[in-house]
Amino acid sequence: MPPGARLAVSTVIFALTPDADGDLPSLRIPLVRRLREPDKGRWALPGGWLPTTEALDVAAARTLAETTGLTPKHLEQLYTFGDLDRSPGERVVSVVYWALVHTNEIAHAVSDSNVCWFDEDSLPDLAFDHRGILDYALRRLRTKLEYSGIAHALLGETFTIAQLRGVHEAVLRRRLDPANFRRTVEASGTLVDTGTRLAGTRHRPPALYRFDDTSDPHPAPLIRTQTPTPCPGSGTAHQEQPPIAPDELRERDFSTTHQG
Amino acid sequence: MPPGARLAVSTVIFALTPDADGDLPSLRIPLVRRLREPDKGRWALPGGWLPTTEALDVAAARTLAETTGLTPKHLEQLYTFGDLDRSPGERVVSVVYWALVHTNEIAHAVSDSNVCWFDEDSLPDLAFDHRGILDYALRRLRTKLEYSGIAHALLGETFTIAQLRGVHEAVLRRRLDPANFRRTVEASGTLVDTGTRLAGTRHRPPALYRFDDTSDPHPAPLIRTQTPTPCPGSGTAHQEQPPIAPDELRERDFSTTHQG
DNA sequence: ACAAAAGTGTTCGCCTTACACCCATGG
DNA sequence: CCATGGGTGTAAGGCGAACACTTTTGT
Repeated sequence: MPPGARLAVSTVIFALTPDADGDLPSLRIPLVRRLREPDKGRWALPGGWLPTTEALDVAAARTLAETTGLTPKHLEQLYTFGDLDRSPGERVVSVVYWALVHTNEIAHAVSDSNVCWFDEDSLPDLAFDHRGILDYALRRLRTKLEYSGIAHALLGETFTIAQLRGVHEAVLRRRLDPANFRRTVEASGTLVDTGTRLAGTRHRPPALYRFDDTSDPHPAPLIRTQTPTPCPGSGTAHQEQPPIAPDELRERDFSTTHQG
Repeated sequence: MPPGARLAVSTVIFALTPDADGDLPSLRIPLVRRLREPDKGRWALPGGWLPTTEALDVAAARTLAETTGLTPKHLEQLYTFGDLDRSPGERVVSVVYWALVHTNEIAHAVSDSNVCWFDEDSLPDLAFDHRGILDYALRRLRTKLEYSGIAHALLGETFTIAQLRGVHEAVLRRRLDPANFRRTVEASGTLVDTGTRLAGTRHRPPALYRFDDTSDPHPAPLIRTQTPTPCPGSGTAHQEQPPIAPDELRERDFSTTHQG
């Protein structure tokens, strides 16, 4: 029973451009430069090897904090990539997460010649298959934004509805009707009016809202255990049993691979 | 750099009850009995350790074929479970897939005292955290059925619209309007009329359809590579770089874990 | 007073849902 | 010719897109 492959954890991090005062924000992704072979010198997703005594999500949060200095507001498993030819010479399986960080968090981020923020549409050449992974994460972000209230995770604690709309417009890359957007998010019941208003605008001051996190519409699965049961109708045959491996759990996704 | 954890691959397999002639079919899941410690004697998801030279989905298909004798029509990554306390004594990370098999495939399945089919709502006690995983897979199956044409993967090559509706009704556990269901699936453009009809019914013979697999609405991500780029604006700091791991790709999902 | 964005009201059209009805075959 | 499910037609209701309109601030 060989270990099979080395296990790594990587994260695709999304943040917004520190808003250019009036202009629409855009998505930015921090990447780190590889200091070793293989693919030394190229840009890659932050990550690292999985320690024996660390949960997957914890490892993702730790490695991204170590490399970029960020603590994400939202962290979610993306997919596990395990093809044979991903890394030259060695078999590596990567459990990839994606994360959203607050705009004001970006200030605390590591600034370094080896850590760099790239705009969504001016990405450099990436190491390994990281470009495909990043594109996939972008698809997921866009898909999830349309049915889930995660946009707030890219803003600060409080925000205006217009700012929230700006996030949606930036991520979805299309204009949204202010009136309809307002009604939609108000109807979702996930926003709480703080009572305060944002001053300093050169027009009517907008209300500031806070996100209501007391209602997750996409709950994590629960674990439970019971007591053994016999096999109801059993035939007779021989069957060599490979070792069965245990599993864990987290949240919700979709992925497809056809196989005849 | 330790291996971190042992890597396993497991699969949640779904099939339909060989239809009870008129009655609504129901979901069945094959489980295997564990022949070793830990959790020896309990029922578990089919699976095995990941070999060094095998892709994840290939390993999933192989292990489920070896244990159950089945070749799934649909195979898709579910989630990767990697908590610390999943398996007593050893750290195991499991990449879990879920699969759909044709009704007629079930006949070829292994019949054994150690391989047993369980109805969706009469499941036994499961080993490790497999019960939570199974419930999660069920949630995903139900969610995906509503926006994706995967129901046919539980039937044979050809099927009537009523049979297809039966699958939806069984999985979603609610009645569907025959007229509206017909129009919906016909409008989706994924069905091809075979010209033949199903005989032997005690009423009007229904048309037999085939699934049109030439249009996947949920494409797999693509990989591409380019050429290096410099870091636009770079500050100055020191940064210890953990090894960055490469990643792979497949299809689409959603999962959530919050982290302050 | 004017500009500009916040916020409200209302209409239009589509799409889903519900259900009435005809069609074709076995008994 | 009747029962049964296959298959078609159609009207009602809900919901989102589009857009006119009012409100509130800064300059």
